[in-house]
Amino acid sequence: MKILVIEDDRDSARYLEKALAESGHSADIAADGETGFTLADSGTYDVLVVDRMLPRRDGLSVVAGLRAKGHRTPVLILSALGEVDDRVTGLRAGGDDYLTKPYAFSELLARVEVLQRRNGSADVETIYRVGDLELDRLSHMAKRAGHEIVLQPREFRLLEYLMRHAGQVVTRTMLLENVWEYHFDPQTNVIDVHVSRLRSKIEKGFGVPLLHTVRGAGYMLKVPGKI
Amino acid sequence: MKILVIEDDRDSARYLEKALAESGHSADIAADGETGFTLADSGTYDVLVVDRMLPRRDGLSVVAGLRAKGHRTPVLILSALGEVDDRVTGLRAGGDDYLTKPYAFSELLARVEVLQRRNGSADVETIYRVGDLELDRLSHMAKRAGHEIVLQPREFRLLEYLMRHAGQVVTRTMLLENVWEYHFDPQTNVIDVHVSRLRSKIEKGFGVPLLHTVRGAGYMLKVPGKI
DNA sequence: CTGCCGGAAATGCTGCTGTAATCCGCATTC
DNA sequence: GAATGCGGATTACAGCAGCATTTCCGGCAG
Repeated sequence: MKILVIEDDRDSARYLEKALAESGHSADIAADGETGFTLADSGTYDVLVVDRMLPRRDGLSVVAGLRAKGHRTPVLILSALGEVDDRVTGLRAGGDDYLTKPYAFSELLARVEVLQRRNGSADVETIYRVGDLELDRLSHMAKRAGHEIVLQPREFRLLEYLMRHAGQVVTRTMLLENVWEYHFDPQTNVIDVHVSRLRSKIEKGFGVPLLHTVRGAGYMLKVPGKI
Repeated sequence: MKILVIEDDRDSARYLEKALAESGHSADIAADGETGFTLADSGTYDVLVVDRMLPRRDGLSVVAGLRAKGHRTPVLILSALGEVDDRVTGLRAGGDDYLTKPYAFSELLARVEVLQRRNGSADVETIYRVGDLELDRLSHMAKRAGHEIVLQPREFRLLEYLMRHAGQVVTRTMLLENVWEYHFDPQTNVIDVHVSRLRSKIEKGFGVPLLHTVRGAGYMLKVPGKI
């Protein structure tokens, strides 16, 4: 699930980002209300987590602004204030749920997942499958034909990305941006190296290849025959 | 005390929320079984108050599901049905107490407070086992291959948490929240230190390792080969 | 005062990750 | 068909991130 966290406190933001990643979600951070609004406006997020007190633009104003523009993305509002009135104004502004600081991460996670489910979006898939290959996003373990495969962190991210985009061509640029978070060309062959390593783990000795090279374009993960 | 009320009738829910707040407790409301289950699963509540008849997921199913996942949070079941048989099935499902509607709020409050006081003393598993390692939750003693091991309080909580989640990856965030009750990143290596201490007690000299490091993800307690 | 537990910091070490060098194979050209 | 060039695959290696271990010290109980 893709989550936008609008929170100005650097430590809390990082903590949330890390914890959400550990739970199998991907989070983006916005450090002020204006930035958050712009990002949220792109409409690519499943859930927003919004702090009330923000620099440049108040959290409630961000939410109200989004609602006014017709956005329906569920919003969880974070606040240091615990009074009933605040809860009410938060929900009035268009928030879907409300959580007061300090909170336990597990509770935030639960609420975020409830919001997402209520929104009708697809379930949070923790296991990806392509052919006889599967990937458990929590344990970071892969399986091919029932055989357990241990992946290194970067290999895991690479495979995760490929599986999420199974059946479509994944370009080198996409990989650099999303797996390495490089926003430039490193001028090296990092990708080739890791694809090679990944192949030797998930393909060697398992008959049919799943990870195909598309010359001049990138890579594609798919079971042969199926689209 | 933190209480989760799973109740679909809006008026009753609001009434309970308000009344509990007046008695010095903080209550969260879930309007359907599914939402309630997810929230309760976060493990942040001291007591659950669960209506039997719920949309989307029956109250008893919620309780049974939680127990199956190892949750020990005390549950007070609410029901319009007063027959003895219902009482029995409610308690069988994992409820700790049973209250039939209509009820007096003072009675509900009393029962909730009793439950919280005797929290955990119910028919909870007192000994955890993983491979040849066992942990007695009453004496706080561990045993490996019949050998007694003395644990420090923090080590005990760490091992208890790991054993309760045996076979699944336990992230650093989970440990910080549930063993240390830190809701932020302490920026130190407390976890590493305690894992190291624990390892030297429960692994040193006992052949097969049970506590595994999952690079980039966390730790996992399991006997090799199984799942 | 004394002992002991728990957390912080210093230190050690393993093996993951990126770079670069080299090799391979396909396609295009003559 | 041979030559050439280009994109990709493989391999070796060194630096360093991330985890493990050790040491030290403050705080608290007895």
